[in-house]
Amino acid sequence: MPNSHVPNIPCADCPLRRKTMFRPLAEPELEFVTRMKSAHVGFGQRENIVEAGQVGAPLMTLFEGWAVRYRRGIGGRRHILSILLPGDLVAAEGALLGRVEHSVMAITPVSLCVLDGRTVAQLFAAHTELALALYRNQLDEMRWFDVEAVNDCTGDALARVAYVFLHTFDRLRERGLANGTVCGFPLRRADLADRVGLSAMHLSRTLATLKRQRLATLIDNTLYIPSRPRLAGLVHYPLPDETTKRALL
Amino acid sequence: MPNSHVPNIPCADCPLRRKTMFRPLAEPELEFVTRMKSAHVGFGQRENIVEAGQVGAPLMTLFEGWAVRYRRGIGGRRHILSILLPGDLVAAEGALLGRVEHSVMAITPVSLCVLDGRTVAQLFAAHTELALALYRNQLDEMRWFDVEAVNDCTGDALARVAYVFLHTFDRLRERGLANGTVCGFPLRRADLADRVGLSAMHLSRTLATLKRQRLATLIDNTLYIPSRPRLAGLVHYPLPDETTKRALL
DNA sequence: CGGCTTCTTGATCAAGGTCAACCTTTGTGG
DNA sequence: CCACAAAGGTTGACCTTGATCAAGAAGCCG
Repeated sequence: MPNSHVPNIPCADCPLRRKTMFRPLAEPELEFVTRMKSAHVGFGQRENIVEAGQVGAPLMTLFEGWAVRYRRGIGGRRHILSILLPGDLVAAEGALLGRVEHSVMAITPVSLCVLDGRTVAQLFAAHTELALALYRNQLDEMRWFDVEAVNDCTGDALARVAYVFLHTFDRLRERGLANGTVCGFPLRRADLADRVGLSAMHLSRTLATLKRQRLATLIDNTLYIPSRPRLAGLVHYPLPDETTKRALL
Repeated sequence: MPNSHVPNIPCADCPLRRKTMFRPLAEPELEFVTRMKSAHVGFGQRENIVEAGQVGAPLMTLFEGWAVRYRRGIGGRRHILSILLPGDLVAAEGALLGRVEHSVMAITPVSLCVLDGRTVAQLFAAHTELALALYRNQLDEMRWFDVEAVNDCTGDALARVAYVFLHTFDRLRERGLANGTVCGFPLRRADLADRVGLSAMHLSRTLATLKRQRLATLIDNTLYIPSRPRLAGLVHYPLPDETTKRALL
């Protein structure tokens, strides 16, 4: 269950906003977003933040920690659709389409900013630039889904794992959470398996291969990528787009 | 090469807009969209409408015919990301992120409305409701990508093909292009194979199985689905959402 | 009637799934 | 402090699904 006893940081002082990867907010935008924010909640490791099928799911921004977005598929098997990192919008689907069709689970302990989803329409009316940035976010995310689909359908197990490693590493680096060739990676083997669509056993073998070839090592919740270019050689991976900044609510 | 000799239908008389699946435009919105539209172009079967990597790709709406959105993956293999049907926005990525990373090819002869991509920002400023509807479109599309990823990762060849058949059939029905248990399906075997990520040979076998079990028959560019519920039993498929209407530019 | 391309079918092969045993760690109670 | 249990992770043996290769059918033009 959510734990609300978390210091409520005012949006103006939000350390996330300092990161250069996020589009800076104009003064009136910041004021609007501050009023939009209604609470700051925490969840423990492995707790569910959003439940699939929920109707009035609150709109949230992940503030700290890792989470995963997943659905149950054929035979009840879980598939992890994406990894959520600080700054990611959670359950936009719920606020705008009325219903979330996926679940979200905390991988590490997390905290999130709760936003009033009903004000999104007002946001679009009053802050056009920000609305446009949100739309761009969505298009950009779609593009990454494209890349993933291509790798899943034209590549093998190595390519799948390499894609998730690279994409996650890059996203962490943008957020200042990766250092040189190293980053945290708190997903368990079973989680990563469900993320890439492999069995846990075969994932284990694939990780062994990556380690043996010195392409990537996952040990003790830490990911080592000695040579990013070599790892990227396994997979169809676009040059990162440094120009488009992400909108942060 | 594009053929511009196509009758230019004024947006107000556009037969697509009549369909109940599309959100009706308010008078000022319609006026804006009409001004946005700069041309109406046609492409022949198998012609490329958009080329991956293109920088100034025009924003378009598919008016008539079928097209596919694809990328080349590992080993140059083509992967078809989605099937485009009348009313779908083409190359929004190009207009808003500056560059399209996918290609689009006409499956049948097609015609498209060309829109001035630079006016999207004005659209967001002047027509908030329409902008919000576009954002919803995007979220909805993402949701279908989720469903597909789940089927691809937790299901087998039958599930993959069943998903594409069902989703395409439903989209055609919304547009009044499917009749009872039958719809057109002009993709070749090789196209469908690239769409579902199977080899053409194995796809052939999978289609034979579907036909044998009277779940779906694809013959002569026509798809027969004798019992939609039975076909849907193969796959993780959500109840269609009748409430959210699609925005049409 | 060839000479295309598309589609199907059969035989073989490999990537990855499944089952089971085993090896760690971590945690718990005596 | 140790014994034991439980959960996560690895490894090996075997099997299934779908890829690959190769040969035919079946259209569809010229």
